[in-house]
Amino acid sequence: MMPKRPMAAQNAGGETCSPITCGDCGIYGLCREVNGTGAAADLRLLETIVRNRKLFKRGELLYRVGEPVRAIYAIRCGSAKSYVLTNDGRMQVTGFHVTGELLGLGALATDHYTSEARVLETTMVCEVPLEVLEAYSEEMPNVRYQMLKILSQEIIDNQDLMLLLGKKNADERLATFLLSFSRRFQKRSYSPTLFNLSMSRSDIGNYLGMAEETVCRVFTRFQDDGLLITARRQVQLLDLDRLRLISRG
Amino acid sequence: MMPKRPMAAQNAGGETCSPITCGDCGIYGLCREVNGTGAAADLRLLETIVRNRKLFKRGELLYRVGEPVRAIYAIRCGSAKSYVLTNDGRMQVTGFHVTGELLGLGALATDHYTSEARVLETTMVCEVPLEVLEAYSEEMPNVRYQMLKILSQEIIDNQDLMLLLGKKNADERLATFLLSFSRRFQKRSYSPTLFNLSMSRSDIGNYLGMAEETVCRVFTRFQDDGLLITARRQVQLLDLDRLRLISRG
DNA sequence: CGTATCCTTGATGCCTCTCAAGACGGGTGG
DNA sequence: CCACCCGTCTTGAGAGGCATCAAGGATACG
Repeated sequence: MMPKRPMAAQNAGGETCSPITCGDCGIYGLCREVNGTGAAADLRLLETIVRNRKLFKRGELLYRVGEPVRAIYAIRCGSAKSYVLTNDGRMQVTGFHVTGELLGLGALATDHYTSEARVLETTMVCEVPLEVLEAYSEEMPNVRYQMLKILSQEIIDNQDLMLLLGKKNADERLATFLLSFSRRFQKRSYSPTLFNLSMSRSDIGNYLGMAEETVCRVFTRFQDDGLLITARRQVQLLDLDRLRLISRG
Repeated sequence: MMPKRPMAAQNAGGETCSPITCGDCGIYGLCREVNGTGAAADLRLLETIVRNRKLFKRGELLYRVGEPVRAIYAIRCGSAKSYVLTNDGRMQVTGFHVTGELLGLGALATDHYTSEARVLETTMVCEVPLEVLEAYSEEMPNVRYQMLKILSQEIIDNQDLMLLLGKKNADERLATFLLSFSRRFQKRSYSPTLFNLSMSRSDIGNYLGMAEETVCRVFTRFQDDGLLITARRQVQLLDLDRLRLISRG
């Protein structure tokens, strides 16, 4: 039915996860802002980060609902999903996180986690204990400001998702989803048009508030319309402009 | 068709808005936490708040998208809705705010507002300029902590709404909505079972991701099932347990 | 007392979910 | 190296929940 040429796996996705080849992570971004304020403290923070590297295998939990909040996490390499649950066990994926992004900050000022995070593939994370973060934010106003900034960004991202869930149809949802990843990969100097997604169709559907099957159908239709080429989790975007038009901001 | 007995308007809603009878507001809560740390500074903050009281008439904007962030707002009396917009003008209501609640904190660390807020009725707000807030948070660690706490709470609330929008059906949505207001009114020492809603069916539908007509139909069905009595914006909840069962957390 | 706004109800259609079955691919063990 | 198996992806058929369109009724406000 559809031409299935093998595509060269260029970038992203984290199929190979080497601590050496890994890009920079969010915490470093957080530190960089601080440079010039207190270089010594800065170095100590970096040291802590490096010491707290941990490797997670596909499907393992970073944290779960009800657990006391101990740390925030920076993904050095790999990816994760975070989600919330209903009483009767239904799940809503609230976000995907790729190399270089932070998670776990939303629960910063709560006693216990209200959401869970699970890695989607073999993933290397920096675990920054809350005490460490608090100590540094005490000393350095810029770290405080950066933390507020990150929280604000999370709220803005959530607002976008609410808009999507409440007001967009299936086509708009998937287009929005793909463009979001395109943007994020570009930001990390990966290709914005050729990447592979580390999550299943089921996870995508859950995140976008639609059935797994509907996700497949829209993917197929987008491909028939020449918007993209897809083979399993590999995606090549062919017409960003038209996707933007479809996504409707 | 349905019995329309007039109900006594007991509480909430803010039909009457007198600065004297108004309950306490979120900022005071924020200050109270600080007592013992710096009573002098605390008083100055209160003074600022009182000086910055403002009255808004139904439909007026507290802030709009793209506007520079200048202040956060505490509702002393009345109510407001906040919402985000798509490129093509579609709106998603992201929250309702009643007497004693804060808004505008989500955009704290952004340059410009990404959402808008509009009052639903004649509403008295305390406008706290960002400089003031920053100055105090600089001096007082507890204020900083309270601000983080409030941001975290906003993220948690948003997660709940995402769960609702992504995974719940019409009945579950309305039940969840009503219980949320019940809880919030109770927290402010108003009746948790008899209150009036200050927003239109259209706003409720927008917030819950369903059509205005569907909201009406579910209200009617809930009334037929003996779950509540409703006449326009006046609501009396008759069976909280069953509503909780329907809402499914 | 007229008009605008909001609320309510009915009829109809469609978008998406659900159920079902088959295809594909990666991994494992013989 | 091949066969097998299981999870994931894909496609089809059918049903249903909710949106949309339409119109009448109630209420608030000037």
